[in-house]
Amino acid sequence: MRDGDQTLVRKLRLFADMEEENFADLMQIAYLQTFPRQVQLITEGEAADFLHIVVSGAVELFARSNGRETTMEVVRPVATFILAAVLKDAVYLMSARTLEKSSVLLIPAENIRAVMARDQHFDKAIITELASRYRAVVKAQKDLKLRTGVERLANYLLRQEIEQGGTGHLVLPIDKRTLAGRLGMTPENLSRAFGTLKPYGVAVDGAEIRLTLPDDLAGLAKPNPLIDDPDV
Amino acid sequence: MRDGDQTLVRKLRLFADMEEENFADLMQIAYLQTFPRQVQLITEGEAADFLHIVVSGAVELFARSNGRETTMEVVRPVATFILAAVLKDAVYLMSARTLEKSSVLLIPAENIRAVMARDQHFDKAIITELASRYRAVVKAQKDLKLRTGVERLANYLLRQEIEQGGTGHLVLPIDKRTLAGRLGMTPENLSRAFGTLKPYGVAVDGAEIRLTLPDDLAGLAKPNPLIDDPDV
DNA sequence: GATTTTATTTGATCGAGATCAAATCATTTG
DNA sequence: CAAATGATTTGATCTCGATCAAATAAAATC
Repeated sequence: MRDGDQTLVRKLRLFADMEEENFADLMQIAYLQTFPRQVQLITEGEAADFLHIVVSGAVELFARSNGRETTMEVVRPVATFILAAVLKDAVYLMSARTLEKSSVLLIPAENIRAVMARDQHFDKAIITELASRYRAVVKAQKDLKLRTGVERLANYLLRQEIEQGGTGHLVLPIDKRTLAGRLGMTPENLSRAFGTLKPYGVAVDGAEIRLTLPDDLAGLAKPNPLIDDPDV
Repeated sequence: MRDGDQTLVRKLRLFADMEEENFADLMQIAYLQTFPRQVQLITEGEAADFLHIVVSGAVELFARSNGRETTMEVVRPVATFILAAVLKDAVYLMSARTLEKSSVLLIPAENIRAVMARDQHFDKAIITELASRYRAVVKAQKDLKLRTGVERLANYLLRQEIEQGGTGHLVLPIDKRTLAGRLGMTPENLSRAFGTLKPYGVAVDGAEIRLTLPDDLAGLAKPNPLIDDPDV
């Protein structure tokens, strides 16, 4: 792994306060793998052997039941996923696949648990991380249960616009098929939802979106910090 | 608080391994309050001042946005709620109200955090608890996104039947209005969903349910341990 | 026990979103 | 560059679940 990547990983809340020696240990054991797009990394139901950290690219977490499949979350660098399964020594509840060429750092679950046993800073960091993740899922569930598809899309666009600098312009970071799954709708309906938002100043050109009437859009979306603010 | 209640609280995973002194400290400071039904205990958006523990009765966690409201979870004794908000010193993401006469143990957030700082066993217990809660929400989200309303009801009934002893008979632990919210549907549709399940051996008499064709019901429900098993 | 009040059920209708089918547009590959 | 593959959009239709309205049943209150 390049030093630059290691620095990025070290900056994660989860590792930032860890004792240097323990971090070095983990990095010693961990290995970085690069995968092409559309490679399935983990499968729900299997034992959680490794903590995964997306270092570059993007990973989709998804789940299946009956014949159906749904996107649960898209993880972008630098972030961990399936931490809870590793900590509980349980099976994965979600599968994961790369959305694009991605490099993923793999740390054996047993080593994570070993460091946990001796590094209190790590425990605190895990608590913070888990609490944040928990709240993120609760927000996602509120988004899903309290809003229509069009409203979810409108709020998603507003969040992205802020994240990308608040210039009234944004680029969709994932293809529309995946975005549809992420927003809990079909690609066809996502396409129609964009159509519905046109009168609210949403101009779509491929992955490029321009928000020309942000106030109108916000009037429809009614953003709520208890759902949309990632820092709350 | 009666000693019996204290023993029950002590048995919670969260407190079981805590050092005796720290537990005694918390119980010293904590106070038990009894509320009639339909009392709102906390409101989303307010600062998380207390960790709540349902000692008796039942508490509904719900959320609002726009004009809509949805049930997120029903908490039954003995269990904590809004742990993540307390740990992050953040605002509540959900509101809570009693569903029936309930007693709730309140522990000031600052004391929780103080014990955390000095009791490593508590840290471990918090990690386990948070990881479990996280996985519970993920399962709830899979339930919601991968199943129709009728399927969610069918699986709910099968889970309850097991929980209540596997005798082919169960009593709904909450009224149908709340159950509908819990299952992500309206009371009207819950009523119709029960009708749909009649041919699958679901006999309803008020809150009493008899499952006379469990295999048929399971055939429709297609239970999935990665959604329905609370221990996975 | 009669009267309210609240919960549940039933019927009719509406709307959001899914599905199926097909066209169009983009990207990749030979 | 042309063929082929995959993504996105559009149209038509269908299904699930929401909503509105009203009836019925059950509980709580006087």
